[in-house]
Amino acid sequence: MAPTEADFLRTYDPAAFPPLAVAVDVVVLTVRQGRLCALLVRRGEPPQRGRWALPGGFVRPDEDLDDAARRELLEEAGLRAPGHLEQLRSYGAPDRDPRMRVVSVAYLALAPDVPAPTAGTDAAQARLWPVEDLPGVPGLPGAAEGSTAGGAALAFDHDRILADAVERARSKLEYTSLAATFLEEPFTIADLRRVYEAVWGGGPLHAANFRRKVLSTPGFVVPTPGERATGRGWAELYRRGGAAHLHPPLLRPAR
Amino acid sequence: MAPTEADFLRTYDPAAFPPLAVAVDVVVLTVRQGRLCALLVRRGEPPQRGRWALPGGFVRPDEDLDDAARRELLEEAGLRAPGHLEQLRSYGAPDRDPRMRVVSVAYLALAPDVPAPTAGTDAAQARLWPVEDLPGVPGLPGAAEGSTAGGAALAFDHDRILADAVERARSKLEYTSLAATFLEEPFTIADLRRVYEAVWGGGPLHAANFRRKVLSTPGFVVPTPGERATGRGWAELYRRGGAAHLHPPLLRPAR
DNA sequence: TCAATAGTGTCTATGAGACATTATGCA
DNA sequence: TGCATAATGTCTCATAGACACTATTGA
Repeated sequence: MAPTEADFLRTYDPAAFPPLAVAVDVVVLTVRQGRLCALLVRRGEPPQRGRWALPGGFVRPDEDLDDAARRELLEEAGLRAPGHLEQLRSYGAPDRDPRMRVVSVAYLALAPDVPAPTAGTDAAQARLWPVEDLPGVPGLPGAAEGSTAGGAALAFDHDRILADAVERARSKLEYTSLAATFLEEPFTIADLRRVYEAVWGGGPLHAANFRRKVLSTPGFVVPTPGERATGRGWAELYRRGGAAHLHPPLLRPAR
Repeated sequence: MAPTEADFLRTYDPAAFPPLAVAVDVVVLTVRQGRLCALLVRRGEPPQRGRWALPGGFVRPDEDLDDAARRELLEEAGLRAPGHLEQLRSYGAPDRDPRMRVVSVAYLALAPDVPAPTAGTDAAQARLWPVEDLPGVPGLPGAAEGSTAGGAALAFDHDRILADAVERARSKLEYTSLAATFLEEPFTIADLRRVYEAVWGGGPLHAANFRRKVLSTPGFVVPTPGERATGRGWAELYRRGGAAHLHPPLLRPAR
């Protein structure tokens, strides 16, 4: 007679599985002084002690993946509730961590310029790096000053994760309203334009056309009765609209 | 004195981690008789024996994730080298599998109408189900005839994985040339249009405009000197072009 | 006064969507 | 003959992109 479902569960031995861990790593992106920056922490423990890495750590036995990402964000980067958090993809090459087999579920977080990236207990330091100064991120010609993080690659395969995250962010700005999550409210159209310029990294956008496009996309931003902020002239203020997806999309200029 | 990297690796005990497994599950989509179909297998072992599920299984200790997906595809579905295979996302709710903590990395595979979905050793049966007949997939009004797979949800959280996969496929048809991976070469423009109609599920597309758009998108398809196939009239033949991304995209009609 | 920016108006090229027309093969 | 489909041509409308212009503020 075939075993029943209950038989099976009673005789199942989870410890028979080879040891393997699941981790989360979070790419936090923000825009500071017109540049797209990623939050990195310097590893305080082996392996790869002293190298710059993404904030992250092992998933706890009864913890959901999203919760683990939020916890690590708080513990390692002192960041609570970013404007946006989404799963990026998983990385599981057998030799990506020297300790044991570790499959890492990477997350992408977008946040307004962070209050003060305070290091938590696990990480010796935490700071924002302009992504164009980091290896592996295809940007424009710019790049790699002497200030490159350690002058070398990030810990583990984190440079590849970072590159994938930047490309995801660049792509999502085209067809979602996520650009506004980089900004505190209220903001001006020019603020929003500078976010696009920083993330896409392809030089200045045409201000007049950008303005028309944003305002003609229903639900992207809503005007705030608030009056004016100022650069040189006076600018109207806006808040995030209700739309998640942009129709039509706001495509980046041809490469 | 602080431990060195080598000290750390020598004293590290992988078995200290709580048991946890990583699995892959693959959503194979194909177009058969004008309908988007997913390949499901009927589970031959507990838990959830007898229910329809995605082909998949545990990742082996020294196996890359992509390799595991390909292996399970071959073992459980008898399918070798689909036209396209990409990682979808990971699912890791703590209670998604009654046996133990299992984090599943889901994959999306696209293939021309499969030769004969033969069941492998693990699965009692394997067959194609039109996705509109399955629970959880938002399609058009259509749906849920008596032939629904078991009349109930799929095993584990596979109905959610399936729904995410279908949405990914629908979206990718807009801005990539992946529609052609559903077809054997050579194919006609009308064949390609029927793929879009089946995957998007929103009724017939305008044939004349579709044709113009496909042919004016550089690298999407290339004409084959081959002569004609036929429905009623005679149709020119094409093969896949070299472009991976479509510029401009081929957006689905407003919902 | 000059430079830089916010905001508005206008022109043109391009593509989407709709419609019409012709040719062909099957019932 | 009648119908369905492949293929082509044309028309209209909306939008992207480029440019010009005004108003305002700070150096």
